[in-house]
Amino acid sequence: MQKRDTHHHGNLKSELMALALQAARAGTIEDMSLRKAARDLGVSPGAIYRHFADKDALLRAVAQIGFDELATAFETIAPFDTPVATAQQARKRFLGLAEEYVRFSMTHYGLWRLMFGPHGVGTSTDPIGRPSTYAWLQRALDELHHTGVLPAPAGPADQFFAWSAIHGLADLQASPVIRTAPLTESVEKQVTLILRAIGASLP
Amino acid sequence: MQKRDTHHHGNLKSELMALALQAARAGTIEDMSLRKAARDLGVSPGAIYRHFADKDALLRAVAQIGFDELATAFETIAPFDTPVATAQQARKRFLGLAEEYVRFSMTHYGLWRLMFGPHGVGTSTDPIGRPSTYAWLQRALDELHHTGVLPAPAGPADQFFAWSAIHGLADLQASPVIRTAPLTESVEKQVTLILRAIGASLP
DNA sequence: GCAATTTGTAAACAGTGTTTACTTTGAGCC
DNA sequence: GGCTCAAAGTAAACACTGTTTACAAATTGC
Repeated sequence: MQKRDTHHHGNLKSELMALALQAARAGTIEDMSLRKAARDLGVSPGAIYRHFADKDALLRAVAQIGFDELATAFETIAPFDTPVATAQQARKRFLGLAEEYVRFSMTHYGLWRLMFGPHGVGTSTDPIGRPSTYAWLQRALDELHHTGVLPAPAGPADQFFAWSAIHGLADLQASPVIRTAPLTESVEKQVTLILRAIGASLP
Repeated sequence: MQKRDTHHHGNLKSELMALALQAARAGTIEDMSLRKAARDLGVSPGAIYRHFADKDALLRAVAQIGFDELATAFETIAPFDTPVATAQQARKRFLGLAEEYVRFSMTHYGLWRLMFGPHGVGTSTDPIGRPSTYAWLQRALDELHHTGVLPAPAGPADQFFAWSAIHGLADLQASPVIRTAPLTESVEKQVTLILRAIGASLP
């Protein structure tokens, strides 16, 4: 993989993060060692410390990328700037976001744990600490209201309820505690129940 | 702390688990080292391997204890064998269980992560992998039905929905992503919405 | 083209999980 | 009580790890 025969590597930082991200996706991030990463990239162990203060800093950066990736996935499912018109479309979007959230936790389990673990965005870039993915949920709920599925706009409590219900599903499905995964089927039921909880008129 | 001046320690296994459990409660379990634990207990590093195959085995055992502790807490809140008669009592029990679940995740964060992480009860003692704490939730929902709060008995989908909604709340509250914790207040709202979702007649 | 800064190296330090060979201890049995 | 024997400890080594330090090479800006 290494192509540099000169002293300098050039773009160590990005390649290091790519490697860590790959490990995080595979779920082996906790076992990843800086020395092995340096070895794989054909670089000495100390070189890493020119780009990250310590291992935790690397993990924090990777967790941040995880949120970015999730946001990107959301964007392709439900483009933020192109609103939706019909009730059915709004429902489909909301379901799609929930499905993607669960799929993300199951397919990128290690990264998922990193994102919501101690290396999450505690005091990172975002001062509030609230990842921007939350904005998509708010938007989807707004659309459900504007298309008449929800008789009243979803307040903060409703938003948080919806988020944590989907989050709990995602976390339990990905966890080894629950391995019998009905996948999309259970997501659909879950979403139906969420909408009923916050007062939706069901089809 | 060590009181044995003889060669044998006697009850190393239990003291080791107690130490690990203490670290897990404090959230420093991932940083815990076997060597330091051995040092604290006045024992050589190798001695641990007479009681646990490796570090992961220790962590698995600690995670199992976590579930036991949660079950114990549930038992004091809602004794399994003494059913409840009135709708108000049933509602109070359900709310109490939910609150305890969230409190557990927030006060024993490290242990919580261990329990639902890779060291959870995947292929551990319980063949199904379903911790017995799930039984309390089922029981509480049954009581809600028998006392008339729920018009119909809660099916598996409803049970799982209730669990994951509470689980998501617990996980998000404990996570560094969300640090603004309204605590019991939000639990009450959450429970109300859960009950509404599965068809409860609200007071 | 030269100075200064960035980015790498090499070697060391302290600490880790784990294995191996060996010793001590306690329990069970005639 | 002595004898055996398995259980439960030790000591030393192995192969790692994250991190720091002093130094060297490459890149950049003037």
